[in-house]
Amino acid sequence: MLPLHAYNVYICQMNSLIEENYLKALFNLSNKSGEVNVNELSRQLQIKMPTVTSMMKKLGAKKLVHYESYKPVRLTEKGKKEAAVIIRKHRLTEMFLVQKMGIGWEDVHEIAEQVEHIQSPEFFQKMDELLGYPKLDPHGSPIPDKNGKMTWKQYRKMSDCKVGDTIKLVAVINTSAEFLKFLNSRDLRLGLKLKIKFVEPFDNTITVSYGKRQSEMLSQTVGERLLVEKV
Amino acid sequence: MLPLHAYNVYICQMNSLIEENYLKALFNLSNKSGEVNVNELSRQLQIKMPTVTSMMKKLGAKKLVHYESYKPVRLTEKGKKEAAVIIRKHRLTEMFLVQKMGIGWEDVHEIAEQVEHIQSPEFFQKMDELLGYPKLDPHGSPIPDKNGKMTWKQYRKMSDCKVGDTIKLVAVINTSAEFLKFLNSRDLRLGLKLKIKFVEPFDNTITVSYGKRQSEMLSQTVGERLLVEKV
DNA sequence: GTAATATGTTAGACAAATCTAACTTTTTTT
DNA sequence: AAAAAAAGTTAGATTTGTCTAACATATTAC
Repeated sequence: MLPLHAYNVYICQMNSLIEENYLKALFNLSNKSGEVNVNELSRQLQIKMPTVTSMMKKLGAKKLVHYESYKPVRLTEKGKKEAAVIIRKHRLTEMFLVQKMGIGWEDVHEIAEQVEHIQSPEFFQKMDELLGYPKLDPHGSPIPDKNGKMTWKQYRKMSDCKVGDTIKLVAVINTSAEFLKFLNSRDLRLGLKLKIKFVEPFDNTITVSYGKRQSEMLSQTVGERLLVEKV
Repeated sequence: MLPLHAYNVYICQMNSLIEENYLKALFNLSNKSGEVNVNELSRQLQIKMPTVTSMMKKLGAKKLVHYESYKPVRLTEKGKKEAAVIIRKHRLTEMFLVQKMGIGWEDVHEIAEQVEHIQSPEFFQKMDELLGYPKLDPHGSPIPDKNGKMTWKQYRKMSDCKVGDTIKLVAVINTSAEFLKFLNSRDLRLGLKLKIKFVEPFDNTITVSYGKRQSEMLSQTVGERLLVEKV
């Protein structure tokens, strides 16, 4: 067998891979003031706290986070930018997988989780082009621009709506395959218009109507994970 | 900022990543009898020999290679299959990048080198489907099927052709960006028909005609990297 | 057939990312 | 305000993949 492709330099981007996962988690966990507790981060990444502490020191030394003992961590501007680039790659990928490859929105997260670490500006540039420069990913989350800027509409949770409201489904919180499959099973997708028919006072179960479904019941758990805007 | 995508399990396929690079290199370097020297492997991967030796022991323990001290290494059937799957993913990706994303054949190798490690049968299944189950990658190398089987035509090097031969360019050996850019600059692409006009006996420079070019000179180095079939 | 060279292995060190156990600081409860 | 709980850190061990230096075996050259 001829050794085609003998020119095969081994590129290892493992340094980034791990660092990138920390940065992304920090970005996603940041509250309004940008703070993240080591404990939360540890839970999110499923990495024990001492390991996280030591990594925070390392990221601190690289000026990617502000770190002081016993205080919550904050991404620096540099760190925020790097994190946003990764999230941009993740969300562009999700959009590409759904729109251009026909993969279901319940399956794209896991794939994007891997693709987001690919180092190739050209690759993501092409995705962006082919998609027509989308602003939102398939779950309604905003795609940061190349500088890491991201405009965020403050949507309302369906569980905060009142009887009689007519609303449009614009985003989902929690992109677990199970939850998205549940939404599929009820024909619930982004852009759908619904009307709140009834809210059970006891457990906040919401009864809604939409499309051909005149009376569908959604638990509070579901209602809290659906973001909507008034029509 | 709302923590959308809070469900974000960190998947680390680093074990595979490194192992996969060894397997791929072993596959690509295998000669007719399937043997690879530790030294070659070391050169290919740019990893020092002792490291390679110890990895061969590890792969041996996992029944991915046959390893005996001071002897060349051979992939086991299991190892060959795993390697072929990675090469399949690599080549499918290259084809996808060229055909569906409009990326130049000189740029796809580096991206595919990263994408090939993605763990998602669905992702590669979709690529295959969208491409119409291609048998060859953009450089003319065969894409192994899902079981790792790969049919290989034994092509001839352009440098072995004689004056008067009419040939078709079917594959390139060496997929370095520099070489492919050189081919681009001469309008040399797969499928192109050429005629051998003259071979300089002194240095084996080949003069060919094709398309609008009546007399293009190609060095032996180039001729050895172009695989052709007689028309 | 021995010497020289190339190839391959062993031993031991090192860096990175992880862990557990023990300790410290901060926050919450009462 | 003291005790209890939660959060965070330190110290030290472990694993993995890498390295260098030194040694062993094969191959090639003469």
